[in-house]
Amino acid sequence: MAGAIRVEVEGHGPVEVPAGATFRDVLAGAALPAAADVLAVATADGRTLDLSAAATAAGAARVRFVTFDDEAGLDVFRHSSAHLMAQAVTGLFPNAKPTIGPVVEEGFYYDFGADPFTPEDLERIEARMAEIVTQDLAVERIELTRDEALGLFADNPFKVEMIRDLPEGSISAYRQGGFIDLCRGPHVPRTGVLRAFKLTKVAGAYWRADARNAQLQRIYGISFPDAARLADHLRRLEEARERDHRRIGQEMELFSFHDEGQGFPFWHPKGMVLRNAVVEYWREAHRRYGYQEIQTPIILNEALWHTSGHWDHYRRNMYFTSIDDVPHAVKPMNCPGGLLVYKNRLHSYREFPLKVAELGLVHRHELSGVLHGLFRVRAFTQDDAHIFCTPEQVRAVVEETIGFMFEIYGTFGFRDVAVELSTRPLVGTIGSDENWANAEAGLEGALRAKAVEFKLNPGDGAFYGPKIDFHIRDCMGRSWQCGTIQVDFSMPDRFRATYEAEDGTRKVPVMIHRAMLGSLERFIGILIEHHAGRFPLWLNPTGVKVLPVADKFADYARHVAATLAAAGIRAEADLRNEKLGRKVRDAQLAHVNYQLVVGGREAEAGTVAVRTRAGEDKGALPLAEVVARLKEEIAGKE
RNA sequence: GCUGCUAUAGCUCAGCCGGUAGAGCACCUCCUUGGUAAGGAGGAGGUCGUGGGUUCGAUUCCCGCUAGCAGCUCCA
Repeated sequence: MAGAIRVEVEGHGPVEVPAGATFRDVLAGAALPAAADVLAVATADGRTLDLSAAATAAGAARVRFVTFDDEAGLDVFRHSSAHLMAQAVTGLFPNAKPTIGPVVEEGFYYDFGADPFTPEDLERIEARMAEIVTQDLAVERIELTRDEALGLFADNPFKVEMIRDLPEGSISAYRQGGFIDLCRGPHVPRTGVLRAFKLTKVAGAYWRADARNAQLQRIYGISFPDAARLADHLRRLEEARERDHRRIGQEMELFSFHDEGQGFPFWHPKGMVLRNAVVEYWREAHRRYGYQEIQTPIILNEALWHTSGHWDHYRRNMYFTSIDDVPHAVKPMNCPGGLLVYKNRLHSYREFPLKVAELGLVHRHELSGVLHGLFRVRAFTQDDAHIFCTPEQVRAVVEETIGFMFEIYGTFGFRDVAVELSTRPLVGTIGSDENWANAEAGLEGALRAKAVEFKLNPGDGAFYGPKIDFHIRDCMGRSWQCGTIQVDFSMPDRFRATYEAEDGTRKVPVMIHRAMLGSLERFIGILIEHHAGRFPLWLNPTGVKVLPVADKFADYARHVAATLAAAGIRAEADLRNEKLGRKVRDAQLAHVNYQLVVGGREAEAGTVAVRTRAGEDKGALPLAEVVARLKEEIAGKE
């Protein structure tokens, strides 16, 4: 075939098409089973092109056809969705000036120079978008000179500004029906494939993300090739809303926030029961691992923070006060206090590794706009620990800590843990080359010894030492950084902390900072959302409710509740003047693990009728047996 | 911090064009004494976030403040 082109199609093989053919022809020649789903083409050199592009395009000798399920295809799909929205918006609001409309992690957005949109406007825009999809307009690429582009977008100052910044010869636009948008592309071939979409929110934004520039109106949306996937996505969003720990915290009376203390959580009795259950387990585990526990003051002389370096590096996040006219600061971290405890007497290498834990309440000034329930607060309790050891002990200490970390996460039901190792930054570090090499080798060696898979972040360590971070994944697939192990060459030196070594000389110990849950408050927020308030028995503030079927069995119900409480089981009797059905319903909504129904038969036989949170009716069981089984379940932290 | 939206009973919310407020749930009392997801009746409960302005009169309109919510890397 004269002038034929040969294109290697991934997953298919070579396809020959005549000169001047487009990828659409290549696709037809390849006869792929999912040809109708193909949105664009990805070249071997990493570019994505339109199906209408010439098959001779640079780097296109090897290509892959991409669909929505392909990352490149997803981007094209969402970007075309943004154009679809812009077409609808400009159709309904002729004065709206489209600016930019990129793809983001959760869908896409488009910023318009326009008056604010109302929720009703969004509905109209969605309806117009649906019409355009039905019309199944062809999406065409148009190459433009700068002058042509300036002429075409003369009425849109934002586009004009963008065109001025673009190099001549690489300016393009896309047309679908009567709508033309300046765009690099690529795009889906026809509007008809953009079947399922939802405009999710409106927000203010600035031109070029600069608050000094014009205020724009941003509309966010999400789109899918079919309604089922959109419905699935919306259902997941709804589920996340239902799991919102702020809502559950209010409903289950765990904690509250008040105007009088922005970003400062108030713990209620039920929340304290949950929190204490976490802390009791934490203490028990730390005792097992040979930790000692200390507590250091919240307010300390400002001079300490000069010594520690926080005044230089962290001042803008700290709160200051004065006592008898002497400047003091509220602690944002626990280590300086911990070092004062360490320095209170001479230490010997024989005590090492010295593991000192502190549930330390720290205060940090966070910007008001970033506060978010328990996830981002201004006062929180770090489950901190400082481990003092010799350089030789680093690896063993880290190895033990990694094992401890996984044990703790596993107990709370987090088995998917991602680990990252961050090493020495290129510039601005303190500590000797030898120290860094030893510490990095210790951290990495420990990870390998524990056969932990990890991601290496070269140069991402702190200026004072390398670190390992731990991210737990919750049941919604969200990742949370909680744990950290950081080697610190700075602090012991600044505080002139020493120990007496085997050879009788005074040496500076290695200090390892370590947190597992991170912030107790935030971790409890994560727990709430992970479990959607349906806590395991050992954590649930109200694990058991005793439900008498009528008032006359209140005494027996009280007896049952008291028996459970005496055995360390958190139980309440529902003695309200309500019917059983109502009590069952309320107990269910309160996420109680077990409902124990008691009436004449049970009172007579000394039994309780057990109903589980899953709605299972276990029938009447002897009270003593139930107590034993629940105690076992609590002990096992199931 | 910035932008937008919001602020009415303990909670969730309604309240038109300006004439000092309403529902459901929760709470209290009474009736009902019931066997596995809401029994009935009655009652109490609000300085309409806060400070100003406009007005004869402001929960309502305007401005400031405070707080809450969302967004604030994403470059045609």
